[in-house]
Amino acid sequence: MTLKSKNRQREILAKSARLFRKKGYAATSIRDIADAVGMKSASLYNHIKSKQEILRALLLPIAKIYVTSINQVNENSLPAIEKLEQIIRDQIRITIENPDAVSLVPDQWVFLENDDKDAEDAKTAYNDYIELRNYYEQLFIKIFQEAIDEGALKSVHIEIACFSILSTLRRLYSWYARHRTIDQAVLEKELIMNLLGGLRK
Amino acid sequence: MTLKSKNRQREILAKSARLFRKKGYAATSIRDIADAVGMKSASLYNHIKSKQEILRALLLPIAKIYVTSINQVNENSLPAIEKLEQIIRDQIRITIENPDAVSLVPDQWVFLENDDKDAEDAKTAYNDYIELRNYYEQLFIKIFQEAIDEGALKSVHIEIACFSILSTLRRLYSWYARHRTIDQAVLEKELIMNLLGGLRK
DNA sequence: GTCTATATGCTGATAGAC
DNA sequence: GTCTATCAGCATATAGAC
Repeated sequence: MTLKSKNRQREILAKSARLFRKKGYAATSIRDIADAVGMKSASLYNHIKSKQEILRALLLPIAKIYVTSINQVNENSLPAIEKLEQIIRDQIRITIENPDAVSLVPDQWVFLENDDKDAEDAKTAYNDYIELRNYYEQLFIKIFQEAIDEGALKSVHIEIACFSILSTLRRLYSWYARHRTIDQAVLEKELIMNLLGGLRK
Repeated sequence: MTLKSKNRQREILAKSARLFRKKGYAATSIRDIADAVGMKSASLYNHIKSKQEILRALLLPIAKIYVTSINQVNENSLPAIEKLEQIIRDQIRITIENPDAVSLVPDQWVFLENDDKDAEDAKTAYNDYIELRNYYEQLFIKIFQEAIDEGALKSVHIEIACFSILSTLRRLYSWYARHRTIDQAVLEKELIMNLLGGLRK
């Protein structure tokens, strides 16, 4: 595979992410993607196997970025409350670095398919994605519980608190698109206050 | 229009909302809806004019419910901070009462169309919806600003704080679906603490 | 690697029998 | 008010010329 074709693939993924973000996977056609890239839809298939493969190539890497990130934080020997603050900062950074891919995370995973005959190693894309998402959520909840146990956070309803924090972070891409000039450090400080401030002891 | 047909319409709207929630408007076919209701797709058109009309009949009423609700709160002569608490309680109640319709609010409005020739009074469905949403958001921000001016909240970054609060409330339907047995009063108390606690003076 | 042409199936919606 | 039959258009994807 040449460098040129790798670049072409990257361009197709980037344009697809933008289109999926705007209209969703189902409402975006292969022709829409081909138009955005500047070729006929048939030519796209010299670079990708299927529309489904594009979705997999966008969602699974971003899910792995999240998991790698939270794993690294968790391996540190910080107090749990500082781990939570670092996780929030990491999610902000990941969102700013990959806004289009991140935008697919809340809702587009439902279009991942398990039974794709073409891709031998992608037969369980849906299952794999769910597993990564659940791993992230469960580790987040575990660290949150530790922050309570260590006396940094009040004994709140954990599931409500974690849902509240994560649903804001998952939607950050949409707020950030309208406020791209904000200083990242300010965004971090404000969000940490918004999301954790009411729960501190 | 008979009572029976009104009930049939309500059933079609309810089943459509469930399907739109699960897969989105674009990925839900008229045949899917007909199957769920228990008739052939052609028969559906004795009850509805178009698929687009179903989306309008789901999204515009729920948007009006939100606006009516926040207007009523705003007309009271409460301190702004208490208005915010009441708005949160109202959003929780609206979500619990209309989970499927509420689930369409974050993302499905992009499929509303402005140029539907069939429906004389619905030519601007998309514009109308955006207007209702913007009205709600701007009034929410105004009340939030008042709560700061009245000394109840810290002088935070208003847009970040309002985005954070509203994105959690808009996603509540999805958390609630997995925790339907929770006591509503507990949910209200926890969410008010999560969403406003860190911002109080 | 891009194109034209095409296969096959699904889409929203309509016509007309009953 | 429900059905069968059908339409025109668009979907994903492939074949094969260049």
